[in-house]
Amino acid sequence: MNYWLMKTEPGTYSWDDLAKDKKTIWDGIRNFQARNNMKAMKKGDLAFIYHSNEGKNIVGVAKITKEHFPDPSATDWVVVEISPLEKLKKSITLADIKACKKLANMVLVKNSRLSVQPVKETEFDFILKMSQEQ
DNA sequence: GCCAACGTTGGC
DNA sequence: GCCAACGTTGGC
Repeated sequence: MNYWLMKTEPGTYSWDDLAKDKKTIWDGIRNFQARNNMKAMKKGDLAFIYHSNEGKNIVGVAKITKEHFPDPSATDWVVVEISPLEKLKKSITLADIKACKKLANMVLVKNSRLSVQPVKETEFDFILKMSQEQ
């Protein structure tokens, strides 16, 4: 099982939109590294949903429900299908992550522009734990 | 709104 | 194949 983080601008498509839709096609990715990461996703993998620009926080966990297939509106690019799994009790902000030494090596910190990125299991678990604290 | 960091494009 | 110029992302 692998873990991921996918960014979205809440003004365009937010966690709430995903929760309402029940499932969605993650399209519009036009970056080779991000595309490669989507191609590496397996059904059942989990992904944090991160709000960029507004919020700058991880708000929920989604599940990969369909592995990559060609983007119907763009040849050479791919999409995956995801469904919302759970909303974090407490969202974890970028500042929270930067303030935590254990998370200092996250791609989110090191390569802030990558829109689909891998997350280590230890990082994933740690963030989940943080989100359950009050 | 600014700008640093990064990716892509295209001239040579 | 290098690198300057340009466009985009996203934190601040």
